[in-house]
Amino acid sequence: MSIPSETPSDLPAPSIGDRIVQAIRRDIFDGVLASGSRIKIRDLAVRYAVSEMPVREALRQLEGEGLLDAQPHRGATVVAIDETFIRNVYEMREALSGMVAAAAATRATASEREALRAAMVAHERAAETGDDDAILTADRNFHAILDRMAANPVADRAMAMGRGLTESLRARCGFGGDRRAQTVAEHRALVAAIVAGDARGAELFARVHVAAARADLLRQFKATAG
Amino acid sequence: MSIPSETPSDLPAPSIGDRIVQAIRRDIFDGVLASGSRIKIRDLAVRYAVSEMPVREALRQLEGEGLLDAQPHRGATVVAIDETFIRNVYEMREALSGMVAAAAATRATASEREALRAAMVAHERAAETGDDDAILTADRNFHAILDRMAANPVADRAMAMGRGLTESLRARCGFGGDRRAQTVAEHRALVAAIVAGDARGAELFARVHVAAARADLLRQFKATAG
DNA sequence: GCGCTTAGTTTGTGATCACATTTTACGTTC
DNA sequence: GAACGTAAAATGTGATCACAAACTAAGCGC
Repeated sequence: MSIPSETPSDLPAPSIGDRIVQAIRRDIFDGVLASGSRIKIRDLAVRYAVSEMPVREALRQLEGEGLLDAQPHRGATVVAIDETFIRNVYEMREALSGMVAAAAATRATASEREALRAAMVAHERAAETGDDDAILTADRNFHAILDRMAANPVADRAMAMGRGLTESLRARCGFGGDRRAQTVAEHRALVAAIVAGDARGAELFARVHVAAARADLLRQFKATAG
Repeated sequence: MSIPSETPSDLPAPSIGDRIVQAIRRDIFDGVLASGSRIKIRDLAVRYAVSEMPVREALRQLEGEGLLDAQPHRGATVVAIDETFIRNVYEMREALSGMVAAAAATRATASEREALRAAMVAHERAAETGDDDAILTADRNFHAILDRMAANPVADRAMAMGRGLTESLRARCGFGGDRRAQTVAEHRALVAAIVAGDARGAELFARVHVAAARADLLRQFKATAG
């Protein structure tokens, strides 16, 4: 009769389809499923050792997310993850991050401000160590809090795919030069503006932050992948 | 052997699933499927006179688009289309429209500029007649050209759902006061900035345009629906 | 030798069946 | 009478089968 001390929202056993969605998404990001390549349902079914049904549903969902291009009776292809695609994703993220930052500066409660600052500090600690995995995790947490402050799940959903993509690219291509230290400085400016309730400044700093990240990642991408 | 004089991209017979996606989406926008209501696969299957299979795929895709909230083994519910949801959609559209306008001002070719101006004039003609359906069609065409100029399909996809929603709401709630004339004036300012290659001005005018549309639509929505 | 046609294969799509989970309703017990 | 537990119905999920459309390649005619 003991009430399980889990997260408040009890999760009702994820279905196989959901698991396949995550698996395919990860394989696309990691390049296991080459960008631009054709996706065959039966192949994926045997690869993930499941029936064709969960794969079909997963493909539909990923098509909705924009990771697959599907045409009736002709199957699906992985979207081309090239320089222009990355640029487009970042262009969108820049606009949305600016909006999120401005909203956060306007709507933030005191406890949220404190949580954001704590996440910023945690990120700085990770940056000092130079452990890229830890940096990525801390950065994800920082921006998750920021997104929550903006209280716009519609925009969150639009940004979700881009976040996953860029995070995976970072893990593969790494950071360039003094990008880690720059990120820390940009976060500080952003948090200062949000804490001060300066929506315009927060938007500006957020956009600068994303633009700088884009420039660095594109440089790393071209240097690594070609 | 006559080559069919169709659109250049030959469309390979849309599947039933695709048709169901459009049908459900329309029914959600039109309120036939009440916002927040539970979706049952079997019900929809009989409603649209198809098997359960296409419905399942359609639900997955609509979940990816953000129109449905799904939980494993508990089915899907229509997202709550209330004031805050509309506000969130418009908040995102404002940011993305600004980005699109800036990109269009930067990248536009001469012929694209001319096409945009022509679409603007067509919209003005429609606005003079006061025929809301014609206005919506002309407005859709105007923004379609604008989106194409920005050449960012990733952002396009993110905006697609919002466009469909607001268009449907417009058809239901109508325009308020002198909103039709205001729209014409805002379009003129936006086009002037784009033609002049003024990215910053284009972004500003686009955001003002969306913000004004949001304010008017929310007023109409509250007056009409509740 | 080149192009079109046509048969064969592959592959996406739709339908039906079987099962697991959830939800609802009823009955029991304190 | 309320709360818990259990049985039954409803419903989402997974698997297999059957069909149709698209791609491939071989065969035929020019």
